[in-house]
Amino acid sequence: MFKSATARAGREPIAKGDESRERILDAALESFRAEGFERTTLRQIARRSGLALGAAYYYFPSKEALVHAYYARVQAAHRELVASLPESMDLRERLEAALLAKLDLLANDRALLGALFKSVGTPGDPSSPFGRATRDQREQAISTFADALRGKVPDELLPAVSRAVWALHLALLLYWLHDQSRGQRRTRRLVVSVSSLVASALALATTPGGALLLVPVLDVLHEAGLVPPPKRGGHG
Amino acid sequence: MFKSATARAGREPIAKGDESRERILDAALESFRAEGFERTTLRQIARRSGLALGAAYYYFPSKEALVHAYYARVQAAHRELVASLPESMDLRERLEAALLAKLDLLANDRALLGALFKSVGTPGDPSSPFGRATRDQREQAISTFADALRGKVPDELLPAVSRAVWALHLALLLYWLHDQSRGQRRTRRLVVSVSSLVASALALATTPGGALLLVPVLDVLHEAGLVPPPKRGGHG
DNA sequence: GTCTATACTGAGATAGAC
DNA sequence: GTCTATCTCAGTATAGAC
Repeated sequence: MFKSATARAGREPIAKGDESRERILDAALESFRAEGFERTTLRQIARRSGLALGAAYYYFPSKEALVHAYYARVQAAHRELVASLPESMDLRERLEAALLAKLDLLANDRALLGALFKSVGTPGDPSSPFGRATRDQREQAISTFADALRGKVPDELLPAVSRAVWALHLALLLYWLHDQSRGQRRTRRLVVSVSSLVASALALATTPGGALLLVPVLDVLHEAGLVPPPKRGGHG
Repeated sequence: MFKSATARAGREPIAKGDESRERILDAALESFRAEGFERTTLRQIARRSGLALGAAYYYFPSKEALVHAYYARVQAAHRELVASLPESMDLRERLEAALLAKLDLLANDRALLGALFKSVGTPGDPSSPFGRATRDQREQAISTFADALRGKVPDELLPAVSRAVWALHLALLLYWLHDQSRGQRRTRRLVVSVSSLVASALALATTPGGALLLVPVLDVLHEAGLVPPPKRGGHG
């Protein structure tokens, strides 16, 4: 689904087509930041990039696709940031750092992120964050959180937990989008307390008695399709 | 923000303007159901309603506004359904019934609901579900859940819990939108298990020892602004 | 205040020439 | 791969009837 340029995000373009693609994307981001997503027209973007309107559509099937290409860059950067988190941090610290890193990466493009959510309710749309077409991107994002939590959470819980954390992170992004506080401090504090809550809950759940508390939760996660059917009483 | 017709949702129109408003809204819903939201044009709607384009814009500032008017109807119906739930049901049953009722009301308009989420990420947009302009609607929806839970949850927790349940219900609607299973059975099962989980958690939390478990959760809800600062050690 | 009729602008998206 | 021309449609006048 993504052109090769996406995979090499941040690297120098090689082929001619890739260079045009980068030029268009960069021009788009400049315009989006200067005037907002809605008020930016593809004609402006084309003019700014020195290409024609049709060229922009050749590389990006829609205006939303430009935001998605941007988000792919952010995701790649997030992956690297998470990979560089010191192993000495505990679960709470790593979770908090991973979530805050995402906010930091997006800090200057809050309004732009809103455009990503436009197709959230239309499953058929190729740019829907939950749709078929974005599956690879989604799995990458989930595996980034798995990287953040690996070793700090029981292995058998890791897939479920990282999927749940990914969903949580989407909710936090939505909260952050609407956060009017200075520098979105409110969301940052929320991230801190949520990370602490998740870490405590997981610590409790991995206690002998706590496993019992976990059963109904896993039940919900199973119904939601986040996790295979729970094993009960050793009968598989 | 809403014309008087909305308040009397479902009742017969009285003034002439109200009748036109209803005609346009009904025509819009027919078109949306027949051809989908995106493919329906305001010119079609106007033609179908027997009125001119200008008339449609006179009552509804945008295509999205038509979906919002529809959702206001749904909300009013949901309110009445919840009001008619028998008092004999326990917390779990009432919560489950309230959530399932919402799904039932929307069952034939799944695709239409997607249009409501289009502005979820743009705070300024008058039709954003989290924005300023929809505050009254949002508070109504929350108070509907408060009605469903009143008396089954400690009074001091009711505001926080009904807000949290409202947020949960939004997430479930999103899940439901993407649910490809026959009749969205998967979401319905999820509602059942989630209701059970919430009821268990609340039962546990209102136990003497359980109140301690509740503290970090209330902390998060406080940071999220869903709830006033928690009182601690009687110094509150 | 409630419309009709008509025309116009701007922008997303597409077709087809080169 | 890239451009030009064109299409469609949301949305905005505008001018007037009742």
